[in-house]
Amino acid sequence: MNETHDVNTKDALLSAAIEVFADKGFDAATVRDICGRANANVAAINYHFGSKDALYVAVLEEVFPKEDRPVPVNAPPLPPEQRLRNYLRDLAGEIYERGNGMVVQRWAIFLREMAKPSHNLDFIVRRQVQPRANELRSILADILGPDTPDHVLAFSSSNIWALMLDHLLIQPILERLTPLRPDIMGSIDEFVDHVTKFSLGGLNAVKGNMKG
Amino acid sequence: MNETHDVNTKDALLSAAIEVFADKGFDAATVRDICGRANANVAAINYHFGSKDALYVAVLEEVFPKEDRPVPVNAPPLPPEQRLRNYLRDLAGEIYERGNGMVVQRWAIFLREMAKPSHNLDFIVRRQVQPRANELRSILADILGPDTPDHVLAFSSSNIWALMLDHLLIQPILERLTPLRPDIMGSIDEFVDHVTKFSLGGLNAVKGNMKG
DNA sequence: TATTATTTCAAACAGTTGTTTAAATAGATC
DNA sequence: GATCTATTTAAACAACTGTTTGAAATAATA
Repeated sequence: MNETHDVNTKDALLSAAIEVFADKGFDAATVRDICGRANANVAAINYHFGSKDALYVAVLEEVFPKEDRPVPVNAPPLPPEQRLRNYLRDLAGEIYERGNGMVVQRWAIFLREMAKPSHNLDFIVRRQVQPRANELRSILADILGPDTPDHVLAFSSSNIWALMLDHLLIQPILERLTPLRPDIMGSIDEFVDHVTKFSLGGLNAVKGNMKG
Repeated sequence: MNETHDVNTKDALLSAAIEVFADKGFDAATVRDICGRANANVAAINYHFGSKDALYVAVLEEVFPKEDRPVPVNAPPLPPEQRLRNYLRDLAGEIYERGNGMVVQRWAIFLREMAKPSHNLDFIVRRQVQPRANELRSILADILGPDTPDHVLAFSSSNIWALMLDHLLIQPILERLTPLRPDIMGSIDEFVDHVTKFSLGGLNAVKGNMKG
């Protein structure tokens, strides 16, 4: 079976910690659970990382890597509507697509930090949200025009983010509202298509409002 | 000073519990903290409620009362666009308006349960979300027309909910993105106006898509 | 007032938490 | 093989958790 070719204990701890933190949240996660899954001693975390908090920081560093955004092929030569569609397609794929490495855990941790912000949320925002938010803002600025009031831009920007995070957040509720609802994951394209249309329609309505 | 005119210990515990549960979440809240704020003994919770879990249930019962929705004055004689605006105005007022009793704590608890669902989320959904979701769904059905595919209706419905819950969820992130952002609470009308326009525009775009 | 029932209280309980300790083991270097 | 460093281990630690206990204090009833 070639089981666990005597892998580094530190790495095993990190992997286990990612799982447990994403699954239970920081507070509910116990060092004994993590060490158990890593086949390590209870003292292993404090030896290799110093503390549970430091381990969490290491997990965040791993889950939200530094240079995440690739080269910007989605650049201004393209029409802004097309760029918005690409942007949403990328984001949706990352959030909802299966088999994306530790992406599922990434967004689980992200959601937890949003609901109960700790001082670590600063780090996550800087690593994960900031660059994406800037890109979206520039796209929206192109769509809405140069003389768009700042608060309209801000509202619209977070509106579209909300549309994307929608299912991530509302899923447990939808399950309880209409239990037999079809799974979004099976039709991400349909979801992206819907959100893109909805967003462009909304943006145009807001744009028209400004002129009037 | 006429301090705490010897109020019922049970009531004091309930009030304190609402605060603490909303502030810290169920797990992080401690019975000693709650009893301390209520000027009661540590054993008071177990005497008056039976357990910490039972106290939490009592809190939910208090925070999400049974007959919350008033008489439906927002009925079909009105044009659906107007009904949508009224609906959003009501919802926004309840979520974001200050001085609304324990509404702030209500949504804090709601948010926590969404991020980390417990078996109590069923109760909250039944009490708080279900009737509102039904009302929105009927409004959207009128706007989008009778031959709207079910999944489009479902998507749109949760889209609009996402737009409303937006600031509730994203607030800690926005604070870290652009720290000097003006507070939404000061201009709820503006926010509602924006969301209404954005929603109607989005709905029309989705509607147009169906025909094409 | 005497006798109940209800409520409060300090103390202790058993369990879990993250962390520390000191000894045992393994690996490397000479 | 001996010496030194790095790692692992079982056990214990102190602090905290929700809960229980049994005796006081209070209120209600007769």
